[in-house]
Amino acid sequence: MAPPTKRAIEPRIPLSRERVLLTAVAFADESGIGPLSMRKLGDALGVEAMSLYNHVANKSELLDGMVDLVFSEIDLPQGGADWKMAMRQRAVSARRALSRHPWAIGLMESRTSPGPATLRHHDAVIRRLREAGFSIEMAAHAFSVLDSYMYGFALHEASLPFETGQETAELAQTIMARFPVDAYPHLTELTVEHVLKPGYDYSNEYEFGLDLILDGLETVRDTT
Amino acid sequence: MAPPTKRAIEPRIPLSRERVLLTAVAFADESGIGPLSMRKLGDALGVEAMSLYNHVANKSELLDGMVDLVFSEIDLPQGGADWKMAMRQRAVSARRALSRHPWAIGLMESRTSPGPATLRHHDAVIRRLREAGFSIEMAAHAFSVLDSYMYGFALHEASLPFETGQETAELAQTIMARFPVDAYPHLTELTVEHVLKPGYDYSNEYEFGLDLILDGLETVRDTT
DNA sequence: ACCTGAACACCGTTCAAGT
DNA sequence: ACCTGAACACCGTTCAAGT
Repeated sequence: MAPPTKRAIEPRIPLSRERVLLTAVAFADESGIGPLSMRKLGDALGVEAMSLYNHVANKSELLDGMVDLVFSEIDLPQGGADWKMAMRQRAVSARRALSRHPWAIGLMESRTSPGPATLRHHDAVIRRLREAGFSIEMAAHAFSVLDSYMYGFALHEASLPFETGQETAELAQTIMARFPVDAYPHLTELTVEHVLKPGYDYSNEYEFGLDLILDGLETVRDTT
Repeated sequence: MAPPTKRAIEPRIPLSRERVLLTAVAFADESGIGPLSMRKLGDALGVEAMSLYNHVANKSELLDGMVDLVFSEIDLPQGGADWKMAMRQRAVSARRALSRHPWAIGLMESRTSPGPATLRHHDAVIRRLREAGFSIEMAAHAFSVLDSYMYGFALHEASLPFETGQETAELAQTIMARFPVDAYPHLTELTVEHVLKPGYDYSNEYEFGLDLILDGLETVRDTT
């Protein structure tokens, strides 16, 4: 029953590595990384799964490319006077990119082959720190603590996916309901007295920690 | 050719949820989380894959149980005078547990159903912070920044798996060889002048960031 | 109560064959 | 040069059948 002239009617855009990667990222954003298979990605591109192997070596290289695409969305630190502001902006941009593509965080653990966008980003961060007067050693420290915090927060955020206060309350209920009341009194207190209060927004935690680290780096910058 | 009396000779230990989880963790430590399948886990236990479903509901619940087992290996913060020391010790213990079981980090992103060991650990951390004079709000801040840093560092460490200086050098060579010389001058400088120097140990970065955050928390503890 | 065999609807990847 | 069909060795999970 399928129209045999489909191909002629709908002249297909030729496949390319870029189109494969962009479609894979869109698929993972929509459905998660688990359901992403070579066959379904082929479907999404109107092609058989096997055709993909003309543009990526295998699934592992596909995942590497997807992660690098996410990195390319993160703003590079700006040049200019205030290094803390520059670091702050790229950290905020990184968090935004990682919450648009939460599957990328879990992938980073197993990826050991950074792409060009990833390396360019790292290079720009180190450059900006050196310009701001950090020694090589201190730049390495600063880079490590900032990146660990950024990724760790994104990881945390992805695993506690409450978009709204309503969802937060429901999730907390579901988790707590599986255990005796007051089995975890301090966790319960913090949840009830703080997290579930109307004004609470988990995003604010990000800024708190970020500023704490940046202030700490400033005071420690000239000690080595 | 298989001896038909095998079963009689080797009386099998009965399966249990605990034995399933412990074997799954050992398997993932050895071979990674990717190769862990219900069939291979069955093999490792001398049982058909389908028998596992009598002890865990499905693979997702198996993974939840594995993550909770890793949490149970992390030391709870000690009571007593020095809250910074208590937080420091549990952070060091957490990093050790996560580097024994690097697959656990990537798993946390997708797990939204914390187990009893996870909740007990979180409860103990919040309790210790409250005892040290942190307000509920400040305890939430402190918890967030410390945990983000810990997980983020572990994530970083898992994705840059250099056990020895030799391996570090080789990995750096391999990565850099794929790109033009001096495409990333500042990254290259930091790598050559610092990371590849004999005395370098990435572990030291952990302590630097940890102490920076703990000192920051101390100065900020009484502001709210 | 627990374990199994067969079956179903999936995977990643290869390879020879098509255009 | 790029795409495909068939095949191989895998997956998670169900279900009726065994003990």
